[in-house]
Amino acid sequence: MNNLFKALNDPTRRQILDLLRGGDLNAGEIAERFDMTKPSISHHLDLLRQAGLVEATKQGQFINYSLNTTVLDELLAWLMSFQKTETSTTEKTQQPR
Amino acid sequence: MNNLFKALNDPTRRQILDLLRGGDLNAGEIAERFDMTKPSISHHLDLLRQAGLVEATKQGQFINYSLNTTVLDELLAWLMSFQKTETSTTEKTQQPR
DNA sequence: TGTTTAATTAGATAGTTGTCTAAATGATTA
DNA sequence: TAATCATTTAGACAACTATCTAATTAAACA
Repeated sequence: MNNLFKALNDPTRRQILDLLRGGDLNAGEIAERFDMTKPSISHHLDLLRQAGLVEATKQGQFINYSLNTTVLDELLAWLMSFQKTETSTTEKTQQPR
Repeated sequence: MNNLFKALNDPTRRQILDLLRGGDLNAGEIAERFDMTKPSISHHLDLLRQAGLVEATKQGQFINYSLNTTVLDELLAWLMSFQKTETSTTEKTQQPR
């Protein structure tokens, strides 16, 4: 979970994820969409990969990056658990035992 | 959104959020549940407050902290949008136009 | 009014992060 | 096989973060 939050805590990396929703891209294609050097993008891709958010597959000279959202399920579950258990100040609903 | 991810990118802060699900607590009560000094916890609470995840209300000498999960809705929506739009390598489902 | 209590603010410091340039790796092709 | 191209790795550096101790603020109360 730590790696996941870390990976998501950067606007560039979140943009990369958004970008990959449109389909797989290789490292160069990703890099050219940002005003940043290739090594920097490569670093971001590495962190995304460490978090399991993208998969890198070598295709000849190129490295193809594809989105993997299954990791987000855990986060989604964590978030949704907040929607239920909260005893907020606005609602004051009695929670069943 | 940036502040939100930043706030969530720390295990102590996530623990504080989990803690507050059981009900409101004041700063001291939160601090004594961690192996960390009060100023450090105070700092974490400040970041959570900046992200809108907790609300601080002064009650006499004490400062009460309560969870506010409405901010998580935005994040939840962002995450859920990934569950839909993905054209993954494992599924290869034809996406309708 | 002086002291205690709750909490924050200030300032310091070690560690982490994002970015860059330069160098290295590995595949393609002339 | 030499040159080129795609990408990563290495190393440096400024900015940011988490933590601490010490000092400050503000409320409660004897």
